[in-house]
Amino acid sequence: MGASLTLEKIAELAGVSRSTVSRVVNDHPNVSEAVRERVWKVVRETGYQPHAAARSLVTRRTNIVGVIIPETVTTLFTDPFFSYLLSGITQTCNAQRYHLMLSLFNDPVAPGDSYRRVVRSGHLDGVVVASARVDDPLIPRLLKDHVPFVMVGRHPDKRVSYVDIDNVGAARMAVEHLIRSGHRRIATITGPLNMASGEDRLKGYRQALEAHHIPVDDSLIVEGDFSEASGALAARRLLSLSATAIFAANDIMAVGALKVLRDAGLRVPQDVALVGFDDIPLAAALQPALTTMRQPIEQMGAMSADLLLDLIETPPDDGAPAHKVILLAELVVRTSCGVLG
Amino acid sequence: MGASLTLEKIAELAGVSRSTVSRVVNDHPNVSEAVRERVWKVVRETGYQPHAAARSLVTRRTNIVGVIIPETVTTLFTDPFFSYLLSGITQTCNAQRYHLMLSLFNDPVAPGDSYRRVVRSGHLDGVVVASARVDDPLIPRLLKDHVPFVMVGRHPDKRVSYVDIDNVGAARMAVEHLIRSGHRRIATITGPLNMASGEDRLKGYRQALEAHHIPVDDSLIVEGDFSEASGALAARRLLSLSATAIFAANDIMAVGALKVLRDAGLRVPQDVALVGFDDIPLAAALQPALTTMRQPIEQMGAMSADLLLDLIETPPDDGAPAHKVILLAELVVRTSCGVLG
DNA sequence: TTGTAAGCGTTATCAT
DNA sequence: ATGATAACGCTTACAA
Repeated sequence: MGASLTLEKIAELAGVSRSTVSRVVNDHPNVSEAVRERVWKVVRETGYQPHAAARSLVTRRTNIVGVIIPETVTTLFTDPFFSYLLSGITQTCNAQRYHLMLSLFNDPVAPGDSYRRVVRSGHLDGVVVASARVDDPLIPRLLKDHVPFVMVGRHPDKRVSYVDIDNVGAARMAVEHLIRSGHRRIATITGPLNMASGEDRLKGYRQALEAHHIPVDDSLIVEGDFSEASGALAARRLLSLSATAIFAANDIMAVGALKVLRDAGLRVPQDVALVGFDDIPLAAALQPALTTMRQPIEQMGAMSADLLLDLIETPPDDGAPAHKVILLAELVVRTSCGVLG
Repeated sequence: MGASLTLEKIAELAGVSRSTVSRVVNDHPNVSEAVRERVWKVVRETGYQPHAAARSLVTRRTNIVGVIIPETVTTLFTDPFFSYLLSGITQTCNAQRYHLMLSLFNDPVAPGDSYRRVVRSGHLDGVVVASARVDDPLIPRLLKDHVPFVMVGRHPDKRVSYVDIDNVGAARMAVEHLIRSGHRRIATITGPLNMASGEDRLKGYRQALEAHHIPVDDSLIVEGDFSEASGALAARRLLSLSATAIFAANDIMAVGALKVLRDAGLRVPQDVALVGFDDIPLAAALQPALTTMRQPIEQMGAMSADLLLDLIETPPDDGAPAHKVILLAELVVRTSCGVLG
């Protein structure tokens, strides 16, 4: 498969040694102009391409970065969040000639198996980790093995670099919007509370209520897992509690909730106002259109890859502080919150 | 980065030779039970993992398959089609312990550059090609280099294996549904006509009309490129032609068309009926809910990966026929076609 | 059953 | 500026 051209062959054709060809191909300075051109010519004419494995065996670099997602396939691809994230990552990688390996870490039977096969085998120069729980064993492993990595979403460990949005502030903004519209009995469907984003958005919810001297009623806080089904389930639980508004920690759960509310004969926003988080394309198409917090997801992806490639190409000193980048989310007011229309 | 354990080290610790360790790790039969266990113990305790590059330098296999998409990032990730496709491919790859490299081939400046870097460098054991034009130079290149590959969507060359749906039949089904509802003046917004899916769906449209003795009016056929913008543009062109129904070759374009129709004061389905293709999640959430042809996209992804891994692991004889798999699409009737409600 | 040794195609060190 | 030559870590005949 493919032309089995080797350095050796090119060297022979160009009448030079392997080393010279290697130097030319790698743009090393110490090659005479004449030889350089002669070699390039042969390379072009033959379509020679260095063998990646041979190369990385000696350089210890692969020019591949991994995108690792510790989730099941289904949840992953259902949520456009990941598409946008991937899009951003891909753009950076393409621009800097890195390849991208997509890995779902989900080994129920032999935990750590994927890690060994994908990371420890030397396949990757670094890793972007998305959507990990704070206690995911992946993080300490990467740290221990000194693998360059960047998380999408914050992590408490001082040593990890990440890109995140101000989830606390964003959630607070969403809930305060509801409060300003006159709501007092506001429920929330949270994300998984062992994920930083889940925790932070709940914190923002609490802060908003407290800032407005509204007592926090724990029965109005229902944990979801970012899936539509969990949003529906949570909404069903909230049905009897006469909340006048619901803040869902992502749009997908808001969709689940919306269906349940509608089926229960409640009108949104007249009977119950609803606010989501993410601003996926579906949000705008929904009836009623979903008010939500827009995250710059694609930018987060691109930026995390930027940080990663930087980490890879200029390894920081041991004590150097990790990078923490916080981007902003914005409130997109549509009809589901009841402020317009 | 990572533990720099080598075969050598393990051999030393286990008191055997490198070859023996290699045999154990690769499950070769000719190893005594005692030695096998002793070696495995050391491997487990040390967390040894063979170096991928070293391994594939000699085996000429990487256990990585590429997903190649000759499109720009934006169009790619906007359309959930690719998410589902990726999902299917990922499932198969995960199950068979293959890794997945995601590559967008989009080199406006130096065509063929990505191909050389990604494919010719020996990075991949095989490739799934999605969303390629029939005349994409990628295909002959893969053929010439004897790279195992499977396309998602048919290709005229006898030698290429593919997974596709019966686009002609599906489009015909969609249009006949409109005809049965009494429509005679039916327009279509096609996909790119240099893609098999675009061509085939147009063919199905024509067949449906002809089967019902409705003359084909070429002014009612507008080419799009599967993007929302192109759908909108096409709809705008159709506005003055008094079509009573539009068949869009994918849902995204249908969404674009819907917005234009609505802005023009036309009601869907009362004034213009609309049918899409794909059944992306948005289709059901739309107002009115979009009637559409549902493709088993995830299954297509899984199946194309299945075929590919098969091709890789048991290379067919030279004259052996390529695999052609055709799956079925189904009509999902919602409100936009005007049959219900 | 186990070990020895020859590569796989590069890069990198050291001479020249 | 160029060329030998020794790794890099593994698999795989071939020997024992």
